[in-house]
Amino acid sequence: MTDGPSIAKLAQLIAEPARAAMLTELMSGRALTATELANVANVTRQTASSHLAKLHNAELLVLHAQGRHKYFVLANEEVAEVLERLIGLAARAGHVPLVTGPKEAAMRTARSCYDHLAGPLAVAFYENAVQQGWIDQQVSQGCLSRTVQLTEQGSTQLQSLGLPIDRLQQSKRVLCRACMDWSERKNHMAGALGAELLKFCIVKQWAAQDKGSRVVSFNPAGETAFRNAFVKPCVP
Amino acid sequence: MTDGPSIAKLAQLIAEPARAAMLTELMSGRALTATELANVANVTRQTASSHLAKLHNAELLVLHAQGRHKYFVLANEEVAEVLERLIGLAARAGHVPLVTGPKEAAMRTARSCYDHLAGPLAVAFYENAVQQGWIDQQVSQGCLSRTVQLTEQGSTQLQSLGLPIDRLQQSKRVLCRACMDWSERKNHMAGALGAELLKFCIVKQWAAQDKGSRVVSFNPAGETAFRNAFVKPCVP
DNA sequence: TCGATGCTTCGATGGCGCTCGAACTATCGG
DNA sequence: CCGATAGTTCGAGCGCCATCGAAGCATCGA
Repeated sequence: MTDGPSIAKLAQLIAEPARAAMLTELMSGRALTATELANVANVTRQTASSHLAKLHNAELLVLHAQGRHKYFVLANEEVAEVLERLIGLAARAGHVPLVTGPKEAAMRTARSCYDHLAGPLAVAFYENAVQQGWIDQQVSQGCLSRTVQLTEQGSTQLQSLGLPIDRLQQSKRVLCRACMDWSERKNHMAGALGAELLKFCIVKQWAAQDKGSRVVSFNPAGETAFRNAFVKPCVP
Repeated sequence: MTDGPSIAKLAQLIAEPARAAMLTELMSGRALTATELANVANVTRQTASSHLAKLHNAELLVLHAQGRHKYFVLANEEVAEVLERLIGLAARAGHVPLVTGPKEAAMRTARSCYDHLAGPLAVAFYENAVQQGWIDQQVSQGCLSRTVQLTEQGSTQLQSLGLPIDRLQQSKRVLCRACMDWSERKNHMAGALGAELLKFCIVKQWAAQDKGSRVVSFNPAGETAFRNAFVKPCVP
């Protein structure tokens, strides 16, 4: 009698228009902040917060907590598949993919994030590190851990490229930390290593830090050098 | 702004517990009546009626209207797939497949339905007729038409088996009509042809009609003869 | 023609949950 | 340390919709 038809509860989570809009938007695979999702759904931040809590509770979303930001992503492929099917079945009605385009076009190329490097180059560095097996990401209870392990191989490689890994490991600061990139919506490298990477680029005169803003300007030669050193797969 | 996120409306239809129970039950592929579905969902008939109207309106269900009965079936594979995925995703919770087992075990084998034959044999006849291309079923706007076309081939075959098709075609009554079988939940043959088929079985002394009840008793030889004549695929 | 059965429509009731304002906490950046 | 920004919590308002009783319609079967 009082058996909970769980399918109903699940559908109920999707059924609410605001949540449906958020989920549909997240189908892009990008990580979006609570405020952005609030805009997508045309509700206030506090309403969105409640919706997101429910979706996260039901494990439909995974949360990247990051300082004062909270980035949300679809939890897994299964969730995406259900949404995919649902969208397909609803094809006859006018399904409008809401545009949440980033409004700020400046500062997009390269910048400092707190004390480390952010932007496409920084993301490329992080992705390459994952691909090369330099670092290990860890997941715990639906939340991606921000703390990341530097592997033996990664340590060796980066040391040989000129980064003082040994010294960094002696500091109290966490060595590697995944940081959600604002413009790319993917992780880049933070922590002691991330900070050192930025310093490294400045010292090598690959880039210069703009005073009074967070813009970091790479010169052409510097960008090439950075790619050659840390993002080899992107260069022929 | 006022763009209807159709995915939400669709999910909303599934989200209501009573409707979810009905849909889950219909995943079996069987056709169920409004009252049965009301029982499945533990709601009154009038509530179920409203739910079913919504599901049918949204084209999630197809309706076989049949006299005072209304049989509902899932509209198509897509709907079933969405439900399938949803059930899969909700796997962690206790999804209890409600039992709507037919409570009446008697009268199951063979009986008259109005003036024609019903039961497994009648269903087998109908299915064979479809398979052999004797009849054509038609669909119009989400509702399966009860009226069925007898093909040239079907006419010839049945005539050769001893049924007076020519004579039946002259009567005012619809020749072929699909009728939802109560126990099998599949179609059997009604209309002038269906009535003639029953008469035919009685005249041939394959079966006898019970006075005062709708039971039709086939004798062993009669059943074999019926199968040989009209359901060949079932006999080696 | 008449009762029984299956289903629908209508109207009133009630509750769940979405919504937002206001106040609060936490982090960032200077 | 201070202002700005991101997000949360709380409480009150309110609208939508599921629900059922009662009445009505259609069909069946005798």
